[in-house]
Amino acid sequence: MKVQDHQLQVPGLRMTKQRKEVYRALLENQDHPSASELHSYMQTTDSPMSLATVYNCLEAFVEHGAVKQVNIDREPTRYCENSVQHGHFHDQKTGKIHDVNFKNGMNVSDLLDLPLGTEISNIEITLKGSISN
Amino acid sequence: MKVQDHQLQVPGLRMTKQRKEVYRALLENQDHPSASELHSYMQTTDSPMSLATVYNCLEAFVEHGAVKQVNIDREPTRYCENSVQHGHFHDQKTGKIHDVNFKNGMNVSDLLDLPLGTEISNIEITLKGSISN
DNA sequence: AATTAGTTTAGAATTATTCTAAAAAAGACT
DNA sequence: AGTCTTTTTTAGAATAATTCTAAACTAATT
Repeated sequence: MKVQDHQLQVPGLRMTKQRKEVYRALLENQDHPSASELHSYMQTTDSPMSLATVYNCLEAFVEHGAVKQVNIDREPTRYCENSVQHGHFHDQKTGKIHDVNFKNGMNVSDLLDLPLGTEISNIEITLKGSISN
Repeated sequence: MKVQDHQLQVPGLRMTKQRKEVYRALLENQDHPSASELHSYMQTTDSPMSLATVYNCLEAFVEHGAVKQVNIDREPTRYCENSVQHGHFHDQKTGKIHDVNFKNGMNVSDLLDLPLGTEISNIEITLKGSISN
């Protein structure tokens, strides 16, 4: 999947060459990469960059809400593009991570007994298991 | 809260002195401690033990389903007793972690569009935010 | 062009966790 | 109790993801 240059925008964030290319990599290969996987990948493009920069870019994206971190146990943090609210399913057989969307109109507060006055700024839902068939 | 010795059991797991005391610490101080917090605490009891042992005990409990890990970003993993299915709310003002129970009769599959045939073995729900009032 | 502020970089530092191999404890069996 | 076997505990070393540092670079601004 190709992403046009003008789509590589994160509101409120100056898009440097490196940020653009990291963001492109995330949009084009929707694969929940870790920082170091992303770094290896960047080395194969014509924007090789340091690992620290990959971390810097990702941090900036996360701060601006454009990217979401996926933490599974103590494994390296994985990153994914975050336009739609979603959770993750970690298939233990294949190791693959699948996005799982919220059911239409559903909300965490429908599932959980939240204390009164709770204001949620971030939701992380990670399921582990397998797909039988 | 005091826990009787005979309650310090995890089905299928040999309860050594150290495992008993770590388990007791988790039951008596329901505080989502990290391994090293737990270790510091153990040093104040009459069962001081090594950090490696704390990790070993916790790993055994998690494997046997008696204890749940709570991962918040890249912070040290926290541990909590796991008799009832629940999620966690991380109050960003106070840094405290609160348990949040599932609403009666509700289930993750009510919230999320899971692929057909999905078998869930572990659910981790972590919310971040604040409580306004 | 000079100045300023923000970004990238290589490499060092940090730190939670895991590993290692030896000592200790627990359990089983006479 | 004494021996054998298996499991657990331990201190310390090793690992690895991430963050930090300070210098070099880039971009925006006067």
